[in-house]
Amino acid sequence: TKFDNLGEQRVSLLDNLILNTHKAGMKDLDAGKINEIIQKASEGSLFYQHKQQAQLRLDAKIAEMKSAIDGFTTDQVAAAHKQMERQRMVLSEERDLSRTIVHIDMDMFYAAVEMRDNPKLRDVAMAVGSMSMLSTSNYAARKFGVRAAMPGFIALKLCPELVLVSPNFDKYKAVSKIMGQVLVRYDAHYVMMSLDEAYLDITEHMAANSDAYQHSALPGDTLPERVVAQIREDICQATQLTASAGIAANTRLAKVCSDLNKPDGQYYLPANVDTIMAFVNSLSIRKINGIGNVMEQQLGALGITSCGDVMPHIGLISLVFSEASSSYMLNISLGLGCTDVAAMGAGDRKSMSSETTFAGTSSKQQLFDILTSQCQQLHKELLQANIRGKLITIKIKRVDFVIKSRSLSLGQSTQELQVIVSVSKKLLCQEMEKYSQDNPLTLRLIGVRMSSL
DNA sequence: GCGGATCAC
DNA sequence: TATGGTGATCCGC
Repeated sequence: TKFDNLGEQRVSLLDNLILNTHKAGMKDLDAGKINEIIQKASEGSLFYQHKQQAQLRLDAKIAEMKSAIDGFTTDQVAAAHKQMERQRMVLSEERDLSRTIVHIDMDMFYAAVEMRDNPKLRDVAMAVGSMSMLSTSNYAARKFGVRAAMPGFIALKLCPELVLVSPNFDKYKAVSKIMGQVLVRYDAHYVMMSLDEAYLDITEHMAANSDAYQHSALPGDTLPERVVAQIREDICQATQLTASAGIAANTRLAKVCSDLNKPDGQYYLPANVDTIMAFVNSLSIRKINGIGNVMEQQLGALGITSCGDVMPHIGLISLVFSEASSSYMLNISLGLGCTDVAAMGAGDRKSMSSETTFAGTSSKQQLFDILTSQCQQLHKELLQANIRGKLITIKIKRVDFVIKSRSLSLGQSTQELQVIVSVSKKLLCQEMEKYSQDNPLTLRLIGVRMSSL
């Protein structure tokens, strides 16, 4: 509309004004500017409306939580606090500082691979993904606020010269495999958490090879630092890509540390209780794996933003959250984490699924076709992995972004296409029946999952 | 056991 | 024009 165009015009004038105040060559946007552009591109969309609804529900939940807190007596809180203090003592005494755990994280992985293989991409702002969704971006693009998990069309508003590259997963898998070939030399039980992240335990490697690192020219004053510098060097030699690393006494801390000197850097947190506690106390809880946007807001409402804030509030936490969550928070506040890398990769798969997003439609025929094709995809992968399952679940996302799932448990496990298709169709039909011709079920995503494998 | 929510990557 | 796909876990009911 005309108004929209005027809006765009205004933004771009303001934009130039801000740019002119910067030094020549400085084109990056400030946070407020970035938010304004994202806001403008989002507001009014069904996606944004759904997100706002979710935020309202969360706000209500937090308000409820606060009023529950007002209902607790100081005696109740004090008693809960004492109880948690006892658990803390037990956990604290079990602390294991004997292992040296490393978390390796490739820098802007997909983007780095594309830049490596195409020199034209090296000096420009670029991102890997599509107009709908970005997987990652390079640092030139990040200056403009272009980030992973951002839709490409919004990224282009932030950075009009952004180059979008489609992902080449086969290539990334090949690089990941090479990365594994390096890591296995340092720990035969290393575990890949994704294509670009891995944990390893270098305790044994250090014990067996300490002499070899004694006079090495590698950077780093300590043995762990030298070993990890060597690992990153090996990865760089093998892949032409840089990696960052964290070194600590457990996986939780190693993961946090790998983020501190990114890109192409490493951080060593010595295995010493005082050092660890000082580190953890000033650490933002949001940096901890498992604390996301929602938990951050809930904890924020209790006045908790750093891991050091946890213990003083642990009584309240135990009264407000589940036992599992309270125990988890206790572990976080102590800087405890998994010290058995091999155990992290040990578990069997628990589900397999296939889902896809498409232009919203309420045509039964179209929806059935999409569902059938997802069933075929799932069936194919079940065959490949030689897996059967008893529980079939369909997942649907309406055009208003509301997600629902419906499942049916079978008498016996199966991998047959016929069964998967008929069951999932039945589940979808049952859902369609809840809607009228006037207001039909209109979807933007359909998925099928097999579990109870 | 089911469905919704949350989280990581 | 346009906001992903896969897998895991937890919680309330």
